[in-house]
Amino acid sequence: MSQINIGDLSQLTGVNIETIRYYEKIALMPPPPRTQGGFRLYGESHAQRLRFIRRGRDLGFSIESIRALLTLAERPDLPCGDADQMVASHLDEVDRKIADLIALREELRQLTNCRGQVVAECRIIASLTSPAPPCEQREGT
Amino acid sequence: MSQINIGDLSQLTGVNIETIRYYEKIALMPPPPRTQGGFRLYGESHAQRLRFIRRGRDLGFSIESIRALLTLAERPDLPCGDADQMVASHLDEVDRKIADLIALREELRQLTNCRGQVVAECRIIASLTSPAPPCEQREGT
DNA sequence: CATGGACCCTGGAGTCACTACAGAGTCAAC
DNA sequence: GTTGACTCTGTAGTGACTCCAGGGTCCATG
Repeated sequence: MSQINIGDLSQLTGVNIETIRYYEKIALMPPPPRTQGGFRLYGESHAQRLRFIRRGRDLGFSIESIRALLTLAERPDLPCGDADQMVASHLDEVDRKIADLIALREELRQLTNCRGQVVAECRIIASLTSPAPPCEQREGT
Repeated sequence: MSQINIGDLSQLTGVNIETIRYYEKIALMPPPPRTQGGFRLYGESHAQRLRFIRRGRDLGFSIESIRALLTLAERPDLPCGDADQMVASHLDEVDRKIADLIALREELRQLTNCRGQVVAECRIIASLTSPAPPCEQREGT
């Protein structure tokens, strides 16, 4: 049944060996059978599960979300509203992060091309010292 | 000279008390003088430095970057190319993160409104099981 | 059959930037 | 002097890994 060891599984799935062992430790992956010498032996079902986890992580889901999704995936008879909900709320979070980062980018852009020569007249340092209005006025405190 | 204790400094700067003590532990903030009973006493310079740190963190700089920026800020005679460089490379990083998140958002959007009724026909679960092409074809591996 | 080298094992510590907690002490108002 | 809000130290926990030391296993060669 094409048993492979942890190194091959790592290659196959793109998940670090240490990470695979970590997933086993936190019971996200089931403990596989072992050789007499104690080497882990994985089969196709392990590879599938690990790819599921990997894909979930790539999509930015937390370990606990993935745990929940895995539980769902194992019960094909259940309604999938839960999964839908999780994706929706994760999407909201991603939306928020993007908005935050775009605002941040604007602030950083206004700091680039500091035209001072030395720190004393440096816009960056000044702006860190107090969150100065960059070009147009902002409302005062 | 308006010495304040850690709670007031926290209020003034919006930095958590525990975080202020943490910054002292990692030598990002200097150890302040104390009362006879051992309470920390802060002055205006501490508040300024802490605001600098806070602002840097808000802008997404790492502690170590802030440490470097603080060192720079203390040497007003030095050229500020270093600060410029740090902002530029941080900006690159933020750009990359935004691009990543936008790609992620697209993937998540295609998962929402799963039209299956149960997990067995759920698009979300299917897509986690294999990174299926959503609508148009993708290049195969 | 011995050996060498690639692979694997465990347990623990380190990462980043905090946050939470226990158990004790201090300060200021009443 | 008593109350209660505040502060102190030191330690451990968070998430999701990553790295390491010190040892053991596997198997293709000679």
